[in-house]
Amino acid sequence: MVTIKDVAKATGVSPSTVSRVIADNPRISPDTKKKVRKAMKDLGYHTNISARNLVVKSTKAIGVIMPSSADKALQNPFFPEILRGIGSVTHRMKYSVTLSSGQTEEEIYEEVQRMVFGSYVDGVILLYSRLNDRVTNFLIERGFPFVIVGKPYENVNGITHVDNDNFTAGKEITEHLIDQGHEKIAFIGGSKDLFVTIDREAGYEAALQEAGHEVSDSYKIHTEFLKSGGREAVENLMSLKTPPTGIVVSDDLMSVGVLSMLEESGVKVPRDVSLVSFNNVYLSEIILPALTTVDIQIHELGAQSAKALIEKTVNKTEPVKRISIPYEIVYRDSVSRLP
Amino acid sequence: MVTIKDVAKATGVSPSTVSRVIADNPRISPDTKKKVRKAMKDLGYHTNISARNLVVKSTKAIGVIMPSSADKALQNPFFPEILRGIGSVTHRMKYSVTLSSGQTEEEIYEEVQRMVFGSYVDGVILLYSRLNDRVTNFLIERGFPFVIVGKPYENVNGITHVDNDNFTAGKEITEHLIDQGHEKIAFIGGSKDLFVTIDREAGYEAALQEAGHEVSDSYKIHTEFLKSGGREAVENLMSLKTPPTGIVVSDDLMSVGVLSMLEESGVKVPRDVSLVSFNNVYLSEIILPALTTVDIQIHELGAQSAKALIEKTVNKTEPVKRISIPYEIVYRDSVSRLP
DNA sequence: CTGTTAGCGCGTTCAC
DNA sequence: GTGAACGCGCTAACAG
Repeated sequence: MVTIKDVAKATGVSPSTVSRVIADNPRISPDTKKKVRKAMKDLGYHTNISARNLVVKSTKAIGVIMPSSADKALQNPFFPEILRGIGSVTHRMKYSVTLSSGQTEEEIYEEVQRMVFGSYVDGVILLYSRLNDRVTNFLIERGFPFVIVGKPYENVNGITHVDNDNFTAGKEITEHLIDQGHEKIAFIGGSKDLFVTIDREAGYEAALQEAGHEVSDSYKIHTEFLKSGGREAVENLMSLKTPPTGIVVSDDLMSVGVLSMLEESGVKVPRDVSLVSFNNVYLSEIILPALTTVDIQIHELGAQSAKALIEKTVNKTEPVKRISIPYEIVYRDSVSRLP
Repeated sequence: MVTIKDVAKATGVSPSTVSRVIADNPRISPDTKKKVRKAMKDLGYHTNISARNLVVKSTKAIGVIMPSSADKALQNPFFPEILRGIGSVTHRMKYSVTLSSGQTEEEIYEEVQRMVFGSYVDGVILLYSRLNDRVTNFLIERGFPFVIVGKPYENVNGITHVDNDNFTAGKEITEHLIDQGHEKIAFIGGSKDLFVTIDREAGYEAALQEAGHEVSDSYKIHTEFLKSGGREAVENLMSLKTPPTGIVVSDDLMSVGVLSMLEESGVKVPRDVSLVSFNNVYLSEIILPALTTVDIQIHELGAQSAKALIEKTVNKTEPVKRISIPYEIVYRDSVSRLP
């Protein structure tokens, strides 16, 4: 391994000078810079990150914490996409990304501990938000920089997070259904202790109420991830005395499941029932019918969270921020107009 | 930050003793161990990873390199799953995972350089395999430990990689179609410079030939990822004088696209045409019809690659390995028996 | 503008 | 069984 000393020796300067040209210190003469740079290239010098980290007490690395695999959501294309969003800014800023690898809540907690205590990373992005989460509490206690993608459960004004306005998005997409003449509209969401679900559902209800349409409990179903359980729920829903003509589903992937169940029961989308959902994942475009869905700009969600985090790590006094990423409804073929 | 010295002072021993109990050195008396450990806990000591890395010249970290986003495949649920597989062993071994964040081939190349030269990681997992890849060549030149998930393009016997036997898998799944009475079988695959595609396709052809069925070029279509271009291709396929009654698709996600196009053209699966594919991603289970597909055990692919890599990093003389992960066909509802 | 010195936190001789 | 001393590669004063 070629070190700063080697370069120094080869150039006939001192190690600190070499260090300075690496930092592009303005007080170094252009000549020596040139010389040193040449030597670095010739010798194949590359700065040793551990050594630097040790002294500057910073790692230029951020940790990204995925939800525990209890949240089966991992199969959701949401994650690769948000990772890419994060990557787009970390790469630009020459930061690196350390991914959590724990599967259970406990494992993740330990991992985050190592990350912060061991000085693995300068800050952390939480890709989930759970009530009473040990990790979150830990981070707060330690005053360690972190941002949440989504809405924090507690201390909303004290935790910088980046999110969509899921309430309004839910309202708007429901209104679209209403505009198309639908009155009987159902909601199918994931676990109701996820804020996304709660917010989107609240928006759905608001739209209904504003329009003066009934919001009935039998129209709202929550199901982990669509398998056996979800199937019954959907069947029940459609065999109500007055089945819905429109459904708001909280997530594209879930929509795929709902779609299958619906078709299986002989109801066609959008002929018999209209469907809208959220995320605008690639999938929603290639499925039949293509989904009308709200594009929440996952990539941007990731990018902004990384940006906010990095700002926080370089400037600890950076104020808490609530960043809202605009969404946009993309209209496709899963909705039909009612007479 | 509480260091080894602090613990030493608090315990009345020397720093080196503390270091030894951390390493669980057997020549330390149980008593002092106990004492020191208590102090560590009390003071909240955590070993500083940078400092340790600096001296031991190892990072206990591995880099995971995703394909450039030119390979639009990133939306594929394959990636989160393989990441989880990798995570399952890195976590157990207390390794950490650094994710590449570059988007273009060039960016990724630079990134890998930093990773290896800067001693960010001990080894690297390549989640793709491209012909004449700079990254691969670089890694080889430097003699840096790495493993490929998939089949290397060159030097197959010189690069440890973990893969499925895609040829046989392709053959077997095609044979399943044949067993069900199909003779006219088409193949739809992704880019034909991906080895997965090549191998699976070869298997498909082999099955056909062995069964004495025609393998026609007009039955083989390659399309990046199914959008406009793919649509036409599928339409052409189905409007051949003798359209296929069965289709082998190289990937579940792609199957979803094919399925849509088929239905759009009024052909029903599996009534009019049978469909099989690969990967057994969660999606293939919730779609209608549920896909008959070969489960390639993505999670295991990830886990084994991490395991192999770690072994390589701890023991540089570890021999090159070709690890083949068994696959298994899971039979669902996308195939019908021909009379 | 540049060199010298010191020290980041840890592991590892080599003594005792 | 334990301590003292040194060095990993780098940056940051402090000189000059």
